[in-house]
Amino acid sequence: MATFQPLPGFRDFYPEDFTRRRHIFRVWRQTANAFGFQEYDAPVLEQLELYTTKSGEEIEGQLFSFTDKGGREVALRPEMTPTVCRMVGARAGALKRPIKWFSVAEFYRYERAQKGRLRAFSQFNGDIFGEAGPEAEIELIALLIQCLAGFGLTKDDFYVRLSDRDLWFFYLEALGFNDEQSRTILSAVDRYEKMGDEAFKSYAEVHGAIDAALKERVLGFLKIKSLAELEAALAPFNSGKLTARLADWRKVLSGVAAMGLADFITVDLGVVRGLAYYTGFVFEAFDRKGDLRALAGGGRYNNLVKKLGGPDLPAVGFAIGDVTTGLLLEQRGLMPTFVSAPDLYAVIGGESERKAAFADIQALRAAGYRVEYPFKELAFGKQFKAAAESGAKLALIYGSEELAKSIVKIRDMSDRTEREVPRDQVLAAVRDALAGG
RNA sequence: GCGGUCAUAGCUCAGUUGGUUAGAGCACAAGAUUGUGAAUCUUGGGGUCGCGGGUUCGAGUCCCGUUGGCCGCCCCA
Repeated sequence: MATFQPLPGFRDFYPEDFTRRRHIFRVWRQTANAFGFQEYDAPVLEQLELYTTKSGEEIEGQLFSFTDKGGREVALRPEMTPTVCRMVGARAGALKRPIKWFSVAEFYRYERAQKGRLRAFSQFNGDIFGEAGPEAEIELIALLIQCLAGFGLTKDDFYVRLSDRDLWFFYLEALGFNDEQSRTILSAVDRYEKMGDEAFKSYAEVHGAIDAALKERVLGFLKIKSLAELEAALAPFNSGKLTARLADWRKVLSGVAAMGLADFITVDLGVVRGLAYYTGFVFEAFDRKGDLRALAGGGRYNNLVKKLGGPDLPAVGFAIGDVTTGLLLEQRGLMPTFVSAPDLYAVIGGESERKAAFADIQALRAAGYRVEYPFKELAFGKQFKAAAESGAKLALIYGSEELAKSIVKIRDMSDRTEREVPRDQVLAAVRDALAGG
């Protein structure tokens, strides 16, 4: 029994695990590339203050943070948003707008692990900077959907819930709540799905019992599930802010619909997300069955770049996690089984034949072919068995009989046919044989 | 941070009311088989039964602690 294990919440990636992770990353990268996003990366370790500035001092309890040997307070990154804001902020003046960036990176959070949540996990992060209008949301929501649909997931497997923190604040303001009251109500809205009426308890404690009629209007609002309902709910108000937000909602929903993605998105004002820093649309992706944690989440954060020391730059972004995505793909049978097979397997007679084989093996590998051969001298029968098990398309036979004739025998492993080619034409013959198959 | 539950080979698991040297299948390796393939047979390596303590003549089995996994709560950037 091994004495040493990975730390809690951390994973080893044995080759078969690694191929699954690589598949996820590959789909994400291909999708982001198709959407015209540029990939970046950044240090795993950042100043602790980058995170406390964004999220408050309390966040430190959930970070892998420590003092380095130079006395700096540092933390392993728990998310990408502060980092990308720092990077974009530093060069905002020189970057062509809109700034469309993505990353695939590992993050670390000091939290108790549970289903779909580990202490080390990977995320796809996609962000758009420099676009204040809902065009950025359309682009990102489409990217999010395709980042999941790219695995073969359909509208029956997952969906995106769209909400809006600004709309909530404007609505609550129109109902007569002040800013502080609105914040308390929003945190209740955030929990309402889980807790029901209990969620409003803390509001009563701080601001006194909520007016029953107003509470009904809040509950009615959070249950809104369509644009039509939203329009109806806002009709009685004569507020320029609400009218403008409604126009943005129409733009986002019609844009997504025009891309043929309407079935993937639902209006759901019950989604607020805990974050104080979101400033407009927020969205989350969930599996339809609802037995997994959120697949992805994001929204608009127009104040953050400035808050972290950069220019005033509007921004929208989201992240997809690898853990929940992987669980969903396994659940739906969409995680392919990966076979890793060489192109060629060299069957080698003895030590003297090995020298000749090595020369060709190296030349073939330099040409890009994946070639394997047995390390130790083995009976031919064993070598053919090994060649078959490896999945190689061709076997190259370097026996004494072949080398005496200055030829190599090439055996097609699928139809068991063999042909002889002169030693100096092996590369061309291999190229020819593999091109056809 | 809190609660529940589990822990025997790389994997899936068996192991009787506590009883001698802890087993199987799969996987891995060798041989039967030194010029041609997924079969079969034989054999082998691999375990301080998560770790530590206690009870007992005797603990994989019972008790306590601890570490880790899983599930849930809090939180969820």
